[in-house]
Amino acid sequence: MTEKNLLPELAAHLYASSSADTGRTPSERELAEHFSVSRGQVRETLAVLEAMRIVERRAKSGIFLTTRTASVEALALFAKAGLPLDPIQIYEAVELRKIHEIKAAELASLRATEENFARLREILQRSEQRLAAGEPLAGEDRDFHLEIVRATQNTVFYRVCSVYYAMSERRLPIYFSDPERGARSHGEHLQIYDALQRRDANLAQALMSMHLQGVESYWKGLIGDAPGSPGG
Amino acid sequence: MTEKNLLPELAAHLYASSSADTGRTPSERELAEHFSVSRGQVRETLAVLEAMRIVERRAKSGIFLTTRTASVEALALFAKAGLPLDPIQIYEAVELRKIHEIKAAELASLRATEENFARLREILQRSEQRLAAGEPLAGEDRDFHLEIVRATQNTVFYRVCSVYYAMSERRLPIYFSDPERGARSHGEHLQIYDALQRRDANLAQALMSMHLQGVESYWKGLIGDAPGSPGG
DNA sequence: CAGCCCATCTGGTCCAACCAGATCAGCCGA
DNA sequence: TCGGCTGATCTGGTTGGACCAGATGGGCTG
Repeated sequence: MTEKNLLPELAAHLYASSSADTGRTPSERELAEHFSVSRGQVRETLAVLEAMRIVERRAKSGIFLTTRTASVEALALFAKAGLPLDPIQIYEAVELRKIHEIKAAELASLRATEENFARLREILQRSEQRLAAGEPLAGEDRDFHLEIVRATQNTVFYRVCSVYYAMSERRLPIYFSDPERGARSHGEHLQIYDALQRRDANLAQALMSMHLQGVESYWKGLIGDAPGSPGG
Repeated sequence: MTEKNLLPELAAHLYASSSADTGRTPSERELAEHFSVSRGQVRETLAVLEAMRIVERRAKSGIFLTTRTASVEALALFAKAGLPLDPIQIYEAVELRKIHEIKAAELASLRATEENFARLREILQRSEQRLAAGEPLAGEDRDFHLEIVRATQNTVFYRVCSVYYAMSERRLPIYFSDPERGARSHGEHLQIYDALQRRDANLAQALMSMHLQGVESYWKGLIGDAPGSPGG
């Protein structure tokens, strides 16, 4: 059956079957039986979930959820498992994405190699074909944005950013189901590409900022307004 | 013996005993024997290392290092284990830290609560006492910077940033062993605090930028110059 | 010298125990 | 009736052994 990736399923199950007040989850033995796997298998997965700060294992006591302090990787995992994400954490992650990618646009305009540009062109062509065929965009949006981060030549940066996309992947089909939205997004991508190629850091930055503003308002519309910015 | 945290030690050992060309590490059974623990124990740890992208486990073949794509968490772990970090990755992480914290200063100036300010004051007082006593700064610098990130009220942001400090912690004593450096750093912290309290986003940003410039040059001096920014 | 084949090694998985501390229901005494 | 003690039970932590199937590599064969 679940020959692979116990992790998302286990995470989902923990979330669903934990005690509402204490956050206590079923025991390792129960989980093993529920998924028809060995206890060792469960423990291995729990070790990862603990490293991700999703779960806390207390010796001789139990396993407890610690979702409030979940890491970015954890958020991505939640999204994969189809878990009900905390709206506030989604908003926070979107804000962080904005911080990252505006700066990424600036750095990319200074550092992008011909290799990066070639990949960007290839992605833009794929987008164009899809739009021409009347199909919605799929991974092209993610690819475009991640390629820009990669163009900063900062691999640590790249890895941190990748996780946001795993997170929002499930919702992208909804976002791009509106063809007009897809076309506008593609147009903005083209402008950004031009700015990068002209090595115009300020323009690239500004365009990316505007582009992401649209994404942010979309998310805000879905999940409500920003968290407690002290009135003013 | 190693009753706790096999992880850093195992990571260090993998790094030290892996094949230089293929990156292949000793087998699970060998590792278990080397650390005098069970194979299950080793597997649990390897699962975490794999989730961190430090290691790749290939069924029926072996375990291989994948350090080049290590995540931020992985870097922090490496630092804890005293591993020889890839200088380029250190530089990349420092650059990312700069990206984060300058923006954090701006957001914090807009969103910091009285609670945040109180904690910052407390941290500054501690710093002052240490300096007055002629002691070098210890965790105060980290606390100050992290508190500012926390003041953005973005918990995802906060978690991402925390790992940088775990990373540089081992080197801070060196950095602050120079009393003049500690005093100057503390002075800059005071200025930043004032800017935050006056809710002056531009000033806070600028001061933080200058402050981190010093840190960056220090690191650059230690590890060499920036990576391949295409000439110009 | 090239190519095939089998012993060996490896990760993947499972099972059956044992340990010691946390937990808590139930008993005992006040 | 209620508070405090206690012992059975449950839990995570850890170990050892076992089996599987595929990857690997060295030696044999042609």
